[in-house]
Amino acid sequence: MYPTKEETRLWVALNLSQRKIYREMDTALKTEGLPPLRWYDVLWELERATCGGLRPYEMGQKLNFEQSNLSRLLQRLVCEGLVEEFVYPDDGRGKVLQITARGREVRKQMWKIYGSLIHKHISKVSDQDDMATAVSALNLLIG
Amino acid sequence: MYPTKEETRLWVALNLSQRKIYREMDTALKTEGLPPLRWYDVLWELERATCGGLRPYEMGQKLNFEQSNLSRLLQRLVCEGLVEEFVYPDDGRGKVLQITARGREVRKQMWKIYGSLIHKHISKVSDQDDMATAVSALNLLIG
DNA sequence: CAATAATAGATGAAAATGCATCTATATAAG
DNA sequence: CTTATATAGATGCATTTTCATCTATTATTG
Repeated sequence: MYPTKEETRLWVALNLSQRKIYREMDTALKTEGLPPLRWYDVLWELERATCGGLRPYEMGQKLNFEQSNLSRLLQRLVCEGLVEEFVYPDDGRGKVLQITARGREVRKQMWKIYGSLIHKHISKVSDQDDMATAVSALNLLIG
Repeated sequence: MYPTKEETRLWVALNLSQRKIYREMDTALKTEGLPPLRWYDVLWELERATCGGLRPYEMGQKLNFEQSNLSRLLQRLVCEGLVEEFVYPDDGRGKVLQITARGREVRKQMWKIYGSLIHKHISKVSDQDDMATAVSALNLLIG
C-alpha cells in the first residue's frame, strides 16, 4: 500500500530534478526569444512522424497532453505558421498535423539551446553504466 | 555542446515519466476532493520543519517554486486554515510559516492517495540496486 | 436500420502560472 | 550618517492550463 523509503526517494528526486531543469530550460528559451519548451515536443514529434503526419489525439497520447490544452497549443502553432492542419479523409471528426518548413527551422533554433542544456545537466551523471540503468528504470515508469 | 543520445534518452524519460505520474496523482487527489499535489510539498516541508517554522523564500528554494506563484499558493493555504503566518522578528520584510493541526490532518489524508500512487508506479522498478542507482543519478541533477 | 455509446476535437469559464513591477526593510559603500 | 543596492514578499496583467461541456462524426448493439 504505502511506498518504501527508497521508492519515495526516487519519486522525490524525479520530481525535483525534472522541475528544476525544465524551468531553467523554459526560461532560457524565453530569454532567447524562442517559444516555450512545450512547443518543442510537438514540433519534434511532427518532424519525426512519417509522411502522413500525426493526429492530435496521437500526439496527446505520446506526450501526455491534456486534450483541451493541446488543442489550444496547436492553435498557437498553426497561428505562428509552424504547423499546418489538413482534413483527415478517413475520419470526418479528425484532422492531421504536419510541420512546416518554418516549424523545422524554429525547432532547430530551439534545439541549440535545449540540446546544450540537456547536456549541461544530464552529463552530471557521468558514469555510463549508471546512466543506462537510470534510463531503463525511468522507462519502466512510462510504459 | 550537444547531448549524447543516452543523455537525451535520460532527459526524455525523466520528463515523460514525471509528467505522466504527476498528472495521474493530481487527478486522483481532485477526484477524492483533496487539494492539488503541489500543496502537499508545502505542507510536508512545514511539518518536517523544526519548531521555528519556515520562511517563504526558504520554501521556494527547497521546492523550486516561482516566487509569485508560491506567494499566492500560500494565500490559499492560509485561507483554508492549513498554514499560519507569523511575523518574523529578526527581519521586518519577512514572515514565518507554520502548519496548523488541520494542515497536518489534510496532509495525512493526501498521503493515503499520494503514497499509494508513489508505490504503485515506482515499484515497477523492482530491482533494488537499479532503484538505488537511479536515486543517486537523479540526485546528481538536483544539486 | 434505429438507437445508443464512444471518440475527435473545440470552447467558455475558472483557476493557476509567469513576468514585470512595486513596496518595505535590510545591507553595503561612500 | 546618507545614499545606493540587494532581498522578502505582494500584486496587476497577460498567458496558460484545467474542467466541464458541447458539437460532430464514427462505432456498436439490438
